[in-house]
Amino acid sequence: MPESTTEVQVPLTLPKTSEDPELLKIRHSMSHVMAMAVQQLFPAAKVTIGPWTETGFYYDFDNPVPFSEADLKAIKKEMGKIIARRLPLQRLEVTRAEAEAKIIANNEPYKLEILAGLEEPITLYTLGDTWWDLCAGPHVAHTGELNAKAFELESVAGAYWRGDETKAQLQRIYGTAWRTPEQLTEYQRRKQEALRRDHRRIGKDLELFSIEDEAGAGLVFWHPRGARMRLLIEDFWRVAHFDAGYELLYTPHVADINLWKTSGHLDFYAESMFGPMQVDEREYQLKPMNCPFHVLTYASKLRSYKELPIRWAELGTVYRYERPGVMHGLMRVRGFTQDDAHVFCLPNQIGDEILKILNLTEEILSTFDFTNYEINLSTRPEKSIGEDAVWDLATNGLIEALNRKGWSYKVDEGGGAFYGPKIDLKIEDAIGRMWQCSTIQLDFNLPERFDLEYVAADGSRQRPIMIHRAIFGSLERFFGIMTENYAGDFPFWLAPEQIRLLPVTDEVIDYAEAIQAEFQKAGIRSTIDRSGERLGKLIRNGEQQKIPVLAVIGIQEAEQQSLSLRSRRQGDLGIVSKTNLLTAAQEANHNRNADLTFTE
RNA sequence: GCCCUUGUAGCUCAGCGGUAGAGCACUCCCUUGGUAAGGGAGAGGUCACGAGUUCAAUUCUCGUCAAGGGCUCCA
Repeated sequence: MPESTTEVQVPLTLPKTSEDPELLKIRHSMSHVMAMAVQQLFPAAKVTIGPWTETGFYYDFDNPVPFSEADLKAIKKEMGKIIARRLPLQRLEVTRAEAEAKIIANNEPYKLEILAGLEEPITLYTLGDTWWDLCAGPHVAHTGELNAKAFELESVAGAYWRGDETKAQLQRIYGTAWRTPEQLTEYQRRKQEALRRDHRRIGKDLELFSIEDEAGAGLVFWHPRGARMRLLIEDFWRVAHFDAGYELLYTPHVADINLWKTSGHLDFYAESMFGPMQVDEREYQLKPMNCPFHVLTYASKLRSYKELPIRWAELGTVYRYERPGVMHGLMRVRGFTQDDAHVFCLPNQIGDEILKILNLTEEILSTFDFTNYEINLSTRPEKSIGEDAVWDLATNGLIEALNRKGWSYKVDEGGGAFYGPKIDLKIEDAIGRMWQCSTIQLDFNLPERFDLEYVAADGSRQRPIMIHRAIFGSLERFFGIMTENYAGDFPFWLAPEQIRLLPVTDEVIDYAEAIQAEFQKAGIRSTIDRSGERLGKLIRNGEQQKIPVLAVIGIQEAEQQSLSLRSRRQGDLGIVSKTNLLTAAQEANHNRNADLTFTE
């Protein structure tokens, strides 16, 4: 059997903790078992909290010496012993004073802090005769209900007490737990699957991009294949924007630091910015955002209400200082290109403009097979600027557009930016993960700071409404998400190398070259495998590199001006004439199809 | 930035106090082979970087940088 590089279907559905009360008990109890095991092995460890997660559980400890991965083995073994003893878990309702006395007797400072925040009735759960934990439950009746073959300790990590980085650093141990060993195996298989899809892995294997140590962390090098894909994405994006009534801008990468003072970024965004640079007598700042440039472009002349709405988009490359340790492949980098756009419009145009943006967003995302969205509407926070009337108008504009689009959404009350309400959109990928990409934000701040105006019908000067929006978010991040979504099996139109020609013998090289030249003229990306290996090897290499179509060429094909096609997605397509393949490939490119279709 | 782990050939990884190894990839030779690995030979490494311990460091210790898993923060 050849090793499989194609999609594996998921046979077993795994329950989520939040949807399975019994599993919730198992995981919750498992965290107590782990805490007991840890305190048996490390008597100095102080307990804090230990909740369930969607795939398992964790527990945070304060231990004088950080746990190492090696400790996990011993802890797991100890847990196994506790499970084997079938220890009962019992709920006890106690008074605050009783709980406090017990906690003090055990010298558990964090528990004391937790207790202070608890409301009556106060409950604790005992595990066996000696160990207990403040807990609301629920739990299994005894540890015999836990399957010692269906759990695993996964990793240790640092975590902050109460999630606050100014507070104590705790040691978190993550575990996973299931009802059956089969479920555990399936969970581990899925983790493997996510690993197989990892864009960093695929990016290296398929030579799409790299991040070079010598250049610095978080700076992306797009290699020819990745750059070709990015170009195809950008080309599509540009045409879609022109069609949607946008104009495109190019703006500088640096600007006088005073611009960033005016925009306010120097005040509230400085810690995310690269440091300034001295040039002649002026200080310059690398741009972390494109907005001020678009605003300056708007302000470069007096605008009439007749010009509005103005829709300007730019693939704008920005640089942001990200703290060491937060960079992650293409998902989180220091230099990236936003598909940024700003719409300047009249107050009564908000609803229409937002709806147009939602339509364009759907058009663009669905082209990459992202069709499930989760939408959040964030409204006015406590600390904010602007008048109530403007906030109401803007928020209602967003709601009106969402309703007209027919998209359901959740409201994040008070979750908006200080300068305006916003819509965030998350996309779901092939293995069910959600990713935030698109955002649409109203901005009452920048127009004010830059004193933007237009001349209204009555001759008065008015402030335009400004809308920020990005659909991909950043090209880098989107590229990473898309790569994981396709697991590197890109649709035909997007594949950097679409057709690989595999000559069976040297005699047919001339024919292959003629085809390649013809394809190149027709905008079809093909290469010839000249390695001289046997066909089996050529097929193997082509499959491993996830080339959509492999075209075998032998004497027979050369004589009849045809190719023998093997498609990654569609399987064996048999012998197809050169002309038919060319037509089908051009058609797929034009319509951005994943597959080839042959008319005859 | 913080906690844990890691850094050996282009890739995936062994190794270890006495100055390096495998498979794949690469180059050359033989093979002209029809749908997932034909055979042979060769080349390739300041063992991330800097200090320390030692007669001797890729190996032990410390620091720096980077990566991975998390926390915090975020496109």
